[in-house]
Amino acid sequence: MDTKLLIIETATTLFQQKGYKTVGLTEILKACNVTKGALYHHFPNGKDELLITCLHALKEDITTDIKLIFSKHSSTEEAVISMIDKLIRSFEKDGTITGYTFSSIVSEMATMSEPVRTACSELYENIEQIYYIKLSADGFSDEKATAISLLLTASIEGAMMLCLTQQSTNPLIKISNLLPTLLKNF
Amino acid sequence: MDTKLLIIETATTLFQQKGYKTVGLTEILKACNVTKGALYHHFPNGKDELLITCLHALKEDITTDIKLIFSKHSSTEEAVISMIDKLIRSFEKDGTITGYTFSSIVSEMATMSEPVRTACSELYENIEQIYYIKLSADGFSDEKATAISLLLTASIEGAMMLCLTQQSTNPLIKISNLLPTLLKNF
DNA sequence: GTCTATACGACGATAGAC
DNA sequence: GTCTATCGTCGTATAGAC
Repeated sequence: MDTKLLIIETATTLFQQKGYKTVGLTEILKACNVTKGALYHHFPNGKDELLITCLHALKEDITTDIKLIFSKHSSTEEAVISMIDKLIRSFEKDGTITGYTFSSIVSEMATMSEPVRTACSELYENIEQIYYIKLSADGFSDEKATAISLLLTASIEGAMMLCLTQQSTNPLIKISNLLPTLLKNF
Repeated sequence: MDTKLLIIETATTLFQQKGYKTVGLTEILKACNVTKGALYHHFPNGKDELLITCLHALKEDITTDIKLIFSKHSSTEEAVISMIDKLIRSFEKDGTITGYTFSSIVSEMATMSEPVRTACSELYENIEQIYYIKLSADGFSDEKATAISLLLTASIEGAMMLCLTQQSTNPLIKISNLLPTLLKNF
């Protein structure tokens, strides 16, 4: 039962970094010292099933992680800044994205597999809702809170894409610096 | 010489929709009724070379297309709204993204191939600069124009990702509706 | 539950006729 | 410049011993 978790964690990271098709089963198994036999025992339906499992695990992890950050800060602004800061540090550490994103999987699989699309959609929804709740607590109207939480989700996701292409944390840093102006003038 | 262009156009669309690894050469060739022999005559280095060529062509196409839109509108706000509108209509038409994005390729290849990363980076840079110039013309300060153009690029790219997962044009529509507030209060 | 060996298909790429 | 036929490799998945 411990091997199953090991496989999931390793595969999740690799899928996030390189996408679904690019990462081979052999690559995953080599990375965590597990053999084919063990993998197909835990995931009888193979790679597809593994990806879905990874996405659901990722959803839980990210959601609880962001919730924790948001519970530690009094305002949305502080919470988001702290969240982006964590993304930046993670990016600086290993040069790739393993944080609160899964764009590689979305863009590659969203139009191909319905279960994958649904899992990704639920994850974004969770994140947006965490923003929304905090924004409401900050005193924003329903309409404004909805708008801002979408803008936050989209711009952070887009900024990570830009960081990836520029091989730099600059886009995320700039978005983070923009937050005060953005929230105050809305 | 006409076949070369046909291959590039077909491959570009497919790469945008499904990513690099997912799309096979056979799939591309079947889609435009060309054979392997012809392909390897025009692209001796195979799939890699084809992708790079596609990205450069895409860069030119997108840049000139956006420039045209921006030349037709007097303000950044109008131009961006018109641009997003085009994206929305394209998405509604065929359910996938073939517009001013290439996130599938970025997230899959940015960390794997340096030439691909560079090509994508240049494309984003072009787009951002078009925004910047128009914003400056609108009267925004250098600092503000830089900040807003990044925010626009990131949030539009992120919104397309959300459209893809939600199978809906809502995120792009909402971002578009937000623009007036966003630009006026900066 | 985990291992090795192997089947089978798809992919990118090449060769050589036309 | 375009075609068909074919090669080698690597992918996922399976079979069966332990």
